Amino acid sequence: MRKGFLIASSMEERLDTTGGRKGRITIHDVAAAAGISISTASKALNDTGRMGPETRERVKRIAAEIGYRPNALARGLLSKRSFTIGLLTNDTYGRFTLPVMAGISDALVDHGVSVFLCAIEEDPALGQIHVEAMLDKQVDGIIATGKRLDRRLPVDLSNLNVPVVYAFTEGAPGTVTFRSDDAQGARLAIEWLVKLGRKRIAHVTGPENFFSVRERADAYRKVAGEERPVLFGAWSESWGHEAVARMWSGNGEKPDGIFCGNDQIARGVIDALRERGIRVPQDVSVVGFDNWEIVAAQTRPPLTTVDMELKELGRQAGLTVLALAEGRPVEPGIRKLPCRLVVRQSCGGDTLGI
Amino acid sequence: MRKGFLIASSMEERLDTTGGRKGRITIHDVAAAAGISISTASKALNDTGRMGPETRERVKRIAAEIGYRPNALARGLLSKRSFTIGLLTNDTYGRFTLPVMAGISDALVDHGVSVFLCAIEEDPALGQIHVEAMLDKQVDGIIATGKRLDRRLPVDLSNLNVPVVYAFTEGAPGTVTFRSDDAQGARLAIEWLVKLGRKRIAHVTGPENFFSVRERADAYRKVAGEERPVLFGAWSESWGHEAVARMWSGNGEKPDGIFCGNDQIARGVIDALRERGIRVPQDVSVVGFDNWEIVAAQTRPPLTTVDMELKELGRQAGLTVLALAEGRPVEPGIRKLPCRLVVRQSCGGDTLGI
DNA sequence: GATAGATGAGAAAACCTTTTCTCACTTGAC
DNA sequence: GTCAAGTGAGAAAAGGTTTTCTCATCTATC
Repeated sequence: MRKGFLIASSMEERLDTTGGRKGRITIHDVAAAAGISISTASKALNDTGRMGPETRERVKRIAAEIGYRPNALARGLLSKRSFTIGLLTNDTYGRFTLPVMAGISDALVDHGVSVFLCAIEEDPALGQIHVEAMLDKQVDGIIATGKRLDRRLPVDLSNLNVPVVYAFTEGAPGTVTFRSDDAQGARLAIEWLVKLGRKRIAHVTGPENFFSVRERADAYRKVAGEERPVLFGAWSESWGHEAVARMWSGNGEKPDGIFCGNDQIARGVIDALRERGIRVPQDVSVVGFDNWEIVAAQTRPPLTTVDMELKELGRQAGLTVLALAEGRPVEPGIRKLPCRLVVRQSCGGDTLGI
Repeated sequence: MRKGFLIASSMEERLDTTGGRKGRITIHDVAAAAGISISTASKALNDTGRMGPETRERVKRIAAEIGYRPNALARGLLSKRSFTIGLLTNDTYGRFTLPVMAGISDALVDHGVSVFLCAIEEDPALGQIHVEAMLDKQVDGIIATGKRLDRRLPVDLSNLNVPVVYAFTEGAPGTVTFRSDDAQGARLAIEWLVKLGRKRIAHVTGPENFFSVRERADAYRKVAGEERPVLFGAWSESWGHEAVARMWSGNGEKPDGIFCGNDQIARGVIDALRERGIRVPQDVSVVGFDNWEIVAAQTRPPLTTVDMELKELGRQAGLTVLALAEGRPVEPGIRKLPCRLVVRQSCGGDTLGI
């Protein structure tokens, strides 16, 4: 190998980039440059202790000039706070985790807190490794998140001596859990269909063993009528196709509004309706669930759907774990966050002036 | 607020969970329990220094018994290694970042390295904040990743005095950059179509100002013939529809094989063909690009497509940044990783015994 | 002009590890 | 019986920061 073409991040190499300095700039350098002791420098920079205002300003100015940044490791060692939290997830596809993550990061970046992302799949051993690595690194707290409200992560987070907050996954009793209000979200969808004048509303949704499926179905029956049909199936487009085939094959009444359990099913339903020459939204209105942009926006017509506000959920989870880390009291329990209806064109109504 | 229902992670509260201990278990506790000095304890646990093998074993056993885990902050302060790296991305949707992330984490978790995920959108100020936060936390290295090969992240990573590796985004000269070999991927697709006996192959792809679009188009022309048509457009399903409409509207020859620039376009193309009564794969074979499971697998028929092996790309990027962090020499330059053809049913061939 | 109080700033300990240096003791050889 | 070499283990420093405690100086009061 030609030596000239190698990168090495050895100390000799770094000398060039840092202008001859040996390592990082420490508070010792600040103190030396200002001609004071390190304790005074520290107090000046942290706005603590007693000292003349002109000294304080001068130290701050010098610190800024030479580009001093405190070493978070040293600080954390003393303060027992690392300004770091861990995000544990089993949602490898990221459809639910990413918005949650974005919200957490968004809420915490101003507080100087960084986030470790740990994807643990369904592997308890991997989960254990990640949890231990995080604890070794003295995380101030952990947020556990998943892809399903009624499942736990395959890892034990009790007795951890750092605070744990659950987001979009089932939490342990006595802890804080954030989840979407699926019943309210379902009502939002149904009431929208009703408001648009739809009378024969059907519900095509996912597997009945999902908690959120049952909760949405219950809310649907309460608003649309207990006798209305609910079709349970898979979370897939092809189930949407099949459900339409089933509803339109018999002699029974044909729905004029369909509330779907997620956007993929809705997409399948809409495609199937079009293939049968049924117009959406003129003949039938369709509502989805999830507001998964990539599906909802590319559907023809674009999908009116329920957004679970996962980013907001992440934001609140982040602020809560921060509060716990700082010792502020937090009431345990399940917090249901309201969903929001995103109106596009699959129901009509956007052009009806409603 | 009812006091009994509050969570507080105060010290008093923690006492219960940790069995009366004041804080974390430190090496002092190990030394005390073993009746030795902390230096001996340290040397025993790290397999360094001189001591009797029975002492070493005894210390290890006691440490395990009382659940000692070394404080990574203290260790990092001394060793100047935090066993932490930062992942910077502007791909908020996560389609490209998540597989890369999974690969990085996968490669590094065995080495005890954790990953900070920093989503910076296109905001330079946010990027700067995240970079500074990471540097304060003494990350051993940074991996920059994006959603486009020919764009840089909106943040300056030169002169950082920690190693930087680029993955799926344009890197600075003199650094290591990992990217997919799009030309090879395109050849894989075209050659597969040719092998299946397709003679009139078209290429429907994304915007021409994307580097990877041009690279794939060039490779396509080299294999399929310089005169073959290339249709540039958007990265969307609707462009797939439109492209089919355009090709089938005129009197010109109709393709019997279509190589699409991504899976969404392919999905649009297939849907459009079906709407025209053209059978896939019997009449026309379609290949996609990206192997985006959620699209590729739900397409009817399921999509044969090119996988960029982003997880492997992430793995290599992770190992490389680790090597640099440890001072091992690494040759700079662009590393193109080969793509892989994933055969499903949209081309035929899987049932032709090829 | 002496003393109490206020004010500015530094010394040192603490956080938890790792590493180097030193010391005491044992063993073998002469 | 002395000396060299080898062996086991502890003391202390280092890493960068914050915090508490102490000290010295200055101002105001009687």
